[in-house]
Amino acid sequence: MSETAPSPAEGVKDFVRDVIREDLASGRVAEVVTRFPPEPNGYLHIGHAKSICLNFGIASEFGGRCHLRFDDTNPTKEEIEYIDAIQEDVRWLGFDWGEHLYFASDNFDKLYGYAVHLIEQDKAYVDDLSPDEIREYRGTLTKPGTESPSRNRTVSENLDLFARMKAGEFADGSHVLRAKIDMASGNMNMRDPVLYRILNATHPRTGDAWHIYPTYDFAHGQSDAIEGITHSVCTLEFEDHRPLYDWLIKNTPVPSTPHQYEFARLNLTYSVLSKRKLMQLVNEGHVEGWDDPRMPTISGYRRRGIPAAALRDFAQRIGVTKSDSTVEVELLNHCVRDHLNKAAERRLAVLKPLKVVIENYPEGQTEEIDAINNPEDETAGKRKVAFSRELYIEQDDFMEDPPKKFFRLGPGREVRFRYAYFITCREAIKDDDGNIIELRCTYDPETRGGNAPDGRKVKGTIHWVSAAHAIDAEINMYDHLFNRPDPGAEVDFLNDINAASKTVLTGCKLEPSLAQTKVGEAVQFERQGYFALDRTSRADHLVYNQTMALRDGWAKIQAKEKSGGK
RNA sequence: UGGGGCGUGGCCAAGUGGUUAAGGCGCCGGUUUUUGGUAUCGGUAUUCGGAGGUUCGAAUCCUCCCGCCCCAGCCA
Repeated sequence: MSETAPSPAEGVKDFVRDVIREDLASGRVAEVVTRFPPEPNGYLHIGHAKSICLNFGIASEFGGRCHLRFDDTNPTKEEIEYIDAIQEDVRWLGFDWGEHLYFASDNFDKLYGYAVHLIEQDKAYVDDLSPDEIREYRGTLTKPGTESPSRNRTVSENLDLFARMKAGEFADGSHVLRAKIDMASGNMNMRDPVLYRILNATHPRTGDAWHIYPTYDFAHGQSDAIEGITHSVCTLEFEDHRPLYDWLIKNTPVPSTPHQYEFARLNLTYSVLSKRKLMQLVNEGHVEGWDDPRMPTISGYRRRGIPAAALRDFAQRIGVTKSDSTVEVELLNHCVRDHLNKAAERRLAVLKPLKVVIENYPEGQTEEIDAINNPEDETAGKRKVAFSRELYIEQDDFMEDPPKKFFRLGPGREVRFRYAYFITCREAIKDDDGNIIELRCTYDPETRGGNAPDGRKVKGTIHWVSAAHAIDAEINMYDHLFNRPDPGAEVDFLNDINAASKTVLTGCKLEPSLAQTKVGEAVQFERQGYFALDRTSRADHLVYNQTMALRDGWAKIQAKEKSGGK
């Protein structure tokens, strides 16, 4: 578990909180009770994080509580694995439901009782139409439906049939319990919606105790009422269900009167955020699991090294409204960098090594140089890094024929090796194919620490690592999982998968302290980005995941020159 | 005339009849800098989907129109 989310976020304002303030002020409610109601049929993603932050955030801001309730009404799709993963993710995000962990399945007896009550009031009936027939009878968007022949069964007949459904006398799909509302309603949800269906399946929690299971519409609102939820916040697609939600609350002897409010679900560029699609990515092996660092899942972000605080900050910045919106992933990236810049310790690491020999540096000599752990946080202190005659620098930090604005190393150029010395390149050594394989350089002993006593300046500072002291690692570099901001907009989303979303770098050279960082906790590799040790990493085979690259001004300059620029 | 929603800069999003139309992200430019990072300064909507109307005054009220999203699972 990570740290707990800090309570009252000041000045958070949106239409849901407006409603709550009014309800509190008018006395409609005495306390605020919300809930986060996942169905355990997949892993949580960042869209859920938005909802979690909203529901738990509201509870803490208004001194109320937020329940974690599993909407486990469909045993054919739900699994214990998901129940466990979801709890871990919510906790990691920094939220605590205390004693208030619930399952819709805990209410199965009560729900059955409510159903019987509806039948007794002649507000529900058992229908024996087949699924296909029910669809036909339902009509279309523009044509009213037709009443089922079963609609006028007597109460006692319905009671008997429903009891037998419960007893397991019938096959899946043979009967269904429906609310008796209005087959001509413009709202399809009111055309005698199904309340119970027969499912001869084993439920993760109730096992084989039941043969009938309540539908979402019947279980959700009634569970809200049973738990005393005051504000049931869900996404826009349930707006049409609100009349049914209210109808069921009104016609059922529930202990409280919750109200439903709807907000827009999150869409993120370069991502898919639907459980069905995420499930497909996992099942078809397009990614390496639900927690693949490229996945927009909570567990994926965690594995990538993204801090929970960044996700919470993101959720707050995007706001809560009723308008469909697609947030640019750059905002998420900004939140991640913003948090990591302040929190992550700095280290020196070379991703694509190029050997450097300091010709005038004594062979066999090593010195310990002070390096600052985090310039944004003095309490992080300093550490020693070893400097010696043979080093590695980044291949990208040398150019044989550098353009004007290139501030790094080139033949005859002098740069600063971070925290160490001014280094001048004397010669680039190539192999038979013309590839540069080594740089011969000299250092200025007077510049130890990185400053010249004569006041001479240098344009660039580059990172390095001592060859003899460096440890090897494999590093996973990540890019968008999809090639376009709106995957699936033109063809199936799988065709938009970015084949280069993952690049494995081997033989990376890290400063020795990087042998033992905490799994999932990002550190900054100076000038490169943030990286976190992967859970599969072992002492003899280190594996780091790129969490997020640093903003790269040089890359921008290059892109500009290449495109239209001069 | 099926029902339900939504339209404020490239992306989010405040705004609820009188403000120079907040803020963030992004982008552009400057400064600082031992991370081309960070920080910092400045620029980035004469205009709120469109057209009418009400009003001394409208993004905010009215009318009509246009566009987009959701609903015909015994999924949630």
